[in-house]
Amino acid sequence: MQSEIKNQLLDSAQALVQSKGFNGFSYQDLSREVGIKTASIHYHFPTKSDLGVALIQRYRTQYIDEVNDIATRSIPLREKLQEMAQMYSKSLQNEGKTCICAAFSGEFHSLPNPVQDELARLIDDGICGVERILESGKSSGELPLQADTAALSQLWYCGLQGSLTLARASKKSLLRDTVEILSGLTLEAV
Amino acid sequence: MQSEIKNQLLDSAQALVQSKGFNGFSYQDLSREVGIKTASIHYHFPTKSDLGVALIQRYRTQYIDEVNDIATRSIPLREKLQEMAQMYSKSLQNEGKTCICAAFSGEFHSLPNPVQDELARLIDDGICGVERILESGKSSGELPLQADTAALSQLWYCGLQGSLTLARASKKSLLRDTVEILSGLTLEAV
DNA sequence: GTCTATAAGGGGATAGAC
DNA sequence: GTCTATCCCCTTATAGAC
Repeated sequence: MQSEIKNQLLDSAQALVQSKGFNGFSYQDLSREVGIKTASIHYHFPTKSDLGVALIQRYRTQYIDEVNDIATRSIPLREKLQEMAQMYSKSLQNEGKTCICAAFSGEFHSLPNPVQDELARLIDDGICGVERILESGKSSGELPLQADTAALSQLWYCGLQGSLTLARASKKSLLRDTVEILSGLTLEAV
Repeated sequence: MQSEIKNQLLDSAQALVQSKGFNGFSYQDLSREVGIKTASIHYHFPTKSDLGVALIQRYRTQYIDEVNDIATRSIPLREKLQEMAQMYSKSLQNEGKTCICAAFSGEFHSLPNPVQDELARLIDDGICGVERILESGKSSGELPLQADTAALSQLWYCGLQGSLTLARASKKSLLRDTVEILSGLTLEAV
């Protein structure tokens, strides 16, 4: 377990990344939100790179848990996909936040190397998570055994990240529409 | 027409946004690349917001021209889609640059309002561009008339933006794989 | 663990000479 | 149009007291 302050700092930092990107906030913003001086933040996260790495690590383990939970539930595949999509639409509705994955990725070449490496793991696990859900549809007979779940999970993940991120600037329905057509393609036409 | 220096500044700024994001570069970076002092840059673009707006405007008109050119060419729909996809893979191969659309979108809530507004137009035109290509496939009989090109073009655009952006951190094949499965779904299963 | 104080540099932006 | 000089604030980060 981690200290309470450390979690509060990660909570604030995560919300700020989802809203403004990694280069779009400072230790001063965290200071205001958490109520602790910037110098004290450096005690918990010596550099901003350390903060970024910790942020992605925590996010990744939470994501894996949530998706595994969905994949093993006793509900139809269509509902599993809807639940996964809801993780994203909740984020969008919550002050137009995108996934930290897309936020970090857009600024990729400005990120410290350790953050870049951690981001790569997040994306890989993100795609694997979708694949696990799709594979559960094979076990249940809802998807044909020859369905290319590897390719489909990539399309799902990129489509979700893209539509969630672009929806903030464009029309909000972008995410919903994308989920709908992906569900149709996955469940009917494979 | 614009002055040569102004175009050079936009070229450099565009490359920097595609690589590091809008908050990931400064007038000092532009100064180094173009060989002109930062104070002189403010003559051409008084504020960074002005620069961002001009950047997106130029990018948008270029994109529209390119896509219209592809849509009206006398080649099969499959090849049109491949040409469009190549605009993105060229960018990825060129030092891992993403589309300015995804780069700006990831930092959305840190952007000046005029830039946010211009970004919305870029995304709308981006999706419309794909739709124009798909519609040309209806005219030629390569797509059934009842195909939902509105939904398909959204999926294409979000999938392209997402896979291009994530490919920089994850495996490079993400973009290629996404294009392949989208082409298959578009041309076979509709 | 948190604070004050401070360093050292970068950020966008402006005034005014040339 | 471009320059030098400068402003003022923000940024990450450290030293050392409490």
